Amino acid sequence: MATEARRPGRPATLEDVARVAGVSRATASRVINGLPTVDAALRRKVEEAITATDYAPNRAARSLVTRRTDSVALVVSEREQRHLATPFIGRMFSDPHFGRVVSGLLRELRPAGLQTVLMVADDEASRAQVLAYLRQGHVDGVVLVSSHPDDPLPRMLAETALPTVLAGRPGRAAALPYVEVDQRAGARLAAERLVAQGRRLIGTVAGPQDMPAAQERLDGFRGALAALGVPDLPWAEGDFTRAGGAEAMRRLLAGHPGLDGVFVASDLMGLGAVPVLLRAGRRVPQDVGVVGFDDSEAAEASEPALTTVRQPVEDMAGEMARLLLRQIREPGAVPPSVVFRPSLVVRDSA
Amino acid sequence: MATEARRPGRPATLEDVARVAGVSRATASRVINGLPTVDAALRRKVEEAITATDYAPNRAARSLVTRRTDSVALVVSEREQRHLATPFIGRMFSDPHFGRVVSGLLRELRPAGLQTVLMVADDEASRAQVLAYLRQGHVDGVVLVSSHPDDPLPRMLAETALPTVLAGRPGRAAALPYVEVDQRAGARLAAERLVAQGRRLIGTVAGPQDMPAAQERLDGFRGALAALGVPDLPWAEGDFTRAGGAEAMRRLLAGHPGLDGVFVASDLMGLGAVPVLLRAGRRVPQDVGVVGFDDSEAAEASEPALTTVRQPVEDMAGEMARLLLRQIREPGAVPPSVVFRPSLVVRDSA
DNA sequence: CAGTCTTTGGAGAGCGCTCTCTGCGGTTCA
DNA sequence: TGAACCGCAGAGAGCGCTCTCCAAAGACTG
Repeated sequence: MATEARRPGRPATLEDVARVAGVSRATASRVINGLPTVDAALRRKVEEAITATDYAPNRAARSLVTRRTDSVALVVSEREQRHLATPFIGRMFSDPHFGRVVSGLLRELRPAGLQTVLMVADDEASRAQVLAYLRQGHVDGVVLVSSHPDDPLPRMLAETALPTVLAGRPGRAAALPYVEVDQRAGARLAAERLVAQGRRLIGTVAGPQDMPAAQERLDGFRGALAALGVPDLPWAEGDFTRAGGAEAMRRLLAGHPGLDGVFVASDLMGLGAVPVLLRAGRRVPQDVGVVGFDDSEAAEASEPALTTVRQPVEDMAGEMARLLLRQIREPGAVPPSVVFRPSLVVRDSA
Repeated sequence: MATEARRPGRPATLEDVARVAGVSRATASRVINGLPTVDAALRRKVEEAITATDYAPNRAARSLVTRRTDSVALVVSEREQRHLATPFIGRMFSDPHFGRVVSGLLRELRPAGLQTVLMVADDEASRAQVLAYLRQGHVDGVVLVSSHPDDPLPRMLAETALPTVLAGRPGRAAALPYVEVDQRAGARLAAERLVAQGRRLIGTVAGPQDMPAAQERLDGFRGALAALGVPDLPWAEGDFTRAGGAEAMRRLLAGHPGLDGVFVASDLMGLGAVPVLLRAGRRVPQDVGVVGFDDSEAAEASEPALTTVRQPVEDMAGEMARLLLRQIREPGAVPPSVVFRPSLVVRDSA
């Protein structure tokens, strides 16, 4: 009935909805926010008016009064990389692992009506900027993905009392919940596999030993071997890149030409390590068995395909989202961290 | 002098700044927004007050009156994937290419003070939801990354008149600027390389022929070969995945066992194609030369490493950001699309 | 039937900001 | 000397929403 529904060119406001429905703004607001104290007939009228006017709430206005924003920040924290020739944002973005995290997060956040804002902290200035933004209350919560163990952000975020969840245990302890996979258990799976195949001189291409996850993988692997009665484990450190894996494998092989098994602490490093073995005349898996970690694309891309320890990345990211939602809904509550159980994916390399 | 600076627990407001500086709210606002009509002395006072109170503008309040949001949406549009066992958000996120796009975008958007909101449209419902969100004016602009040629989103976005930039030419024409690489020129580089090496029976592992980019690569390659006097080009279609590349390579090789060169329309497919050749007893590059496309991680991961056509993904993403900024700053202006020139990266496979 | 309680709807303040309008003091020009 | 103008600062409206407070109307009790 064209009650002069709304001004031209602008989206409908709550005022418009109320006028069309013939109620007050307050009542329209109640309907929109699902408050129970509205008569059924009026509720229907308002709902029709909403459809008629194609109304959607203005988030800025709502946010101004509720101090909620219905959005969370996904903060990617990387070590400064000034020295690199390419001045682009660090390697995490080009890591498929990151994409899987995003995917798992969105899957939970989207149905909850939360938008995800992407932020990067890769030097002192950007860290300060990100922190200022977060402190100012522009988001309801933070998911922090940090790639370096000496990152000060976890502690700084803990001080802000903003709901926060970390991807992986932080390098320096912080009073924030995190989600990770049981690294030691994963390493144990790898050890058991290699030993069950009768291998006895087993090496490790470990990750950077300043990262907790890398430490635990190495430590867990050695512990498991010892428990299985296989002593004296040689290892070499890589940097979680393909090239680094190849380099570490070369060193390992040079020192222990007779090895018949290798645990590589990431599939990407495995992608570098396997060709080194092949070029040195070792057949995989006949002469040397290789077990990776992550179950990433790289594991399937490897030739032969890597037997590997799987971490359920998307599920873990989903859990992070749920932990964050809980903190947002129950302010003050700090849910416990969650540790996922890894599994072994058997392919061709061991 | 502790002028009762601000209420406890809440961030400082413009009011607080004005009070501390001893000016009106309007003047403080002028300083913050860089208007020139402020006396230097007052300006300094206000700036000191800003530092003293640790003030940062409330975006919601600002956005409410300016109708700007200082944020843009990065919309990822994927074909519905209900049939997949894993109910997770599609493959684009786990594609390193996507990460490089994000990296290039943020590099431009961050200094411009724009936040980036990540959104996914992967079925009818989410598409409607995303569109409603965008229409409601929650962002100042949109970067659309679409993976399927029959995507209706470009046209729908064009109708909203919201500043928009597309990653790659849309399947169905739309009046929106896009950024892409000159696919034909890239294919020509590949053709020239293979022919220069004396290869004469050259096949193509093409991409999905319903995608414009894939069509143009195939078309450009055949055209270039024809121009070089190398006729009769066999080709097989893959789906831009590693497995698809392997499968297409098998078919190609079965039909043309004597081929001595292959143009693979993406590095990822190359990663699948090369092992097929090797297992069939062909040496790469001695017996068969292989040229890929993209210069992605996969090219380096391949064994031997792929000679490939490089597209400057990060630079292209940066250009997208700049085109978007221009539209935001000059409403109504629709800048022309930008086509980048590819280059050839010579490695070991050809 | 008066008095009390419960449900429901409306009025209106106020979130923090921008921006137009107004006004003041000083300069320039006829 | 008066008018016109300019640079600069303040007053105040209003962006769209939520939410508290209050009033009206009905339901129930003594």
